[in-house]
Amino acid sequence: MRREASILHLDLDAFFAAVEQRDKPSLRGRPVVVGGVGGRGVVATASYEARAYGARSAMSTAEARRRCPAGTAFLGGRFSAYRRTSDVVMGLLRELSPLVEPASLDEAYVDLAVSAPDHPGHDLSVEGVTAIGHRLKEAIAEATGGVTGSVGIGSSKLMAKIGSDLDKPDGLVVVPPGGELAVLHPLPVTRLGGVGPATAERLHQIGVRTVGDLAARSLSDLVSLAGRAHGSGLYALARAEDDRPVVADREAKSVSQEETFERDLTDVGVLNREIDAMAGRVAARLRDSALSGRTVTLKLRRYDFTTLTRSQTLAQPTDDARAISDIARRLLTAAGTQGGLRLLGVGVSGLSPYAQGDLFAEDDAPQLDDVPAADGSPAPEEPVEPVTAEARWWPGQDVRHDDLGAGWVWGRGLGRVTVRFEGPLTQPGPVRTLRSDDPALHPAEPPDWRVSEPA
DNA sequence: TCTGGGGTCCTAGGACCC
DNA sequence: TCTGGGGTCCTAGGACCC
Repeated sequence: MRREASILHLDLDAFFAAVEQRDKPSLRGRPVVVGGVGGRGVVATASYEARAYGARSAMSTAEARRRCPAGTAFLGGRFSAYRRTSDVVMGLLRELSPLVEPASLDEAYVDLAVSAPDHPGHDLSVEGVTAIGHRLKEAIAEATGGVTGSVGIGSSKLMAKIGSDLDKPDGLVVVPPGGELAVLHPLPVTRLGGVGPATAERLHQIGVRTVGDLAARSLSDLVSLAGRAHGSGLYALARAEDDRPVVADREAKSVSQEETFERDLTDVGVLNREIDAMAGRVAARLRDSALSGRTVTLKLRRYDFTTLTRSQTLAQPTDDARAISDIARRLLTAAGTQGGLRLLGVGVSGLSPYAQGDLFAEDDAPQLDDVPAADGSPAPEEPVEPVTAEARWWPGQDVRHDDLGAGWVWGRGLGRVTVRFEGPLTQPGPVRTLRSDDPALHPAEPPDWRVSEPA
């Protein structure tokens, strides 16, 4: 804990849904749910309008559909659009300080005790940091086309994060140094990072409901309840003791890719091809980051939701798709597919910055997709769903029609796709239902909210 | 129509080495 | 002839976060 309130936490409000409402004028002020739109999807973000009906993050999309009224928009994510807006916001934070630690696309910590080059240094009085917070919120709204954020500022990461959570959305809370325990102790323990459902249940069983209750327990009680590291962590947090630094540029520890299938899969040939595809994407991401890794992990989730991992460590790190998929395929064979699998994942950890193999790799080395399956497994059965023109379209997707202009997909079905033709700077636009194989309709890049739609 | 996808950190047991 | 510790690596699982 510092003597000054010099750590800032920013949390963008209902971020994915806010970007959708910015880019889709007809959705402003209306319930919007972003997440998986298939039968097994879950909610990533619900707009505040959708939260009023009970939609929540991590809820199954099916449950959110039950709770929300007709006309609620259920959209798949447009991550490139979220990434672009997030980059703009992170850039604004780096104008405050070089020490910016993104926690996700929509959250970051900033160390205000350090200032940007050529900057005289921040006034770290309560009045000073309050002014910084207000200016930041205005700059974010201006630079993002109206996305809002909640800001907390305090003497530690803990207090900054607690602060940003106290007055959502569009809030600003500065916890004055010395006032930490008065803020902290009345809160439910679940507001502390690291207290999830399992820890909360165990704490409730010993009568701990608030952070103040937690602070009354002994260190040995908490260690026996939650383990050495977690227990001593809780003991400290309950006293607002937190000296975790803000760390810019955290190194990645693992790279992974996973997929939940619409229907459980059993066929090893089909599953092996899923592994090949995921291994290819993991390898590409490793190469993009100039990383390679020694441990390959296969994750599988069975029909009954039991989840297990199997891993193997190599003598040398690799970023080769073939090598990764060969190991993952063998791990799958050993683990078995009895009863069907609802999820497969492929990951690589034990990362190091240099790929040994790269020193000798030939530029035209065959890529995974060119190479027949090592085990000679037969071609997969026909996909369960016939590939139709319809399958190209998903709700929320940006599209362009040669005659009707830019728009986005509302829904699809029965050989039709419904598109609303509007852009960030237009009025709410008209809806047209088109044939899903309409040759004039194309997928498009996310619109730039600052640029008027060309006539 | 129950339960995503990308991660991090911790624990614990066994192998192995000194 | 029966018993050490400490340290590191590997594997597997679990809790948690956004």
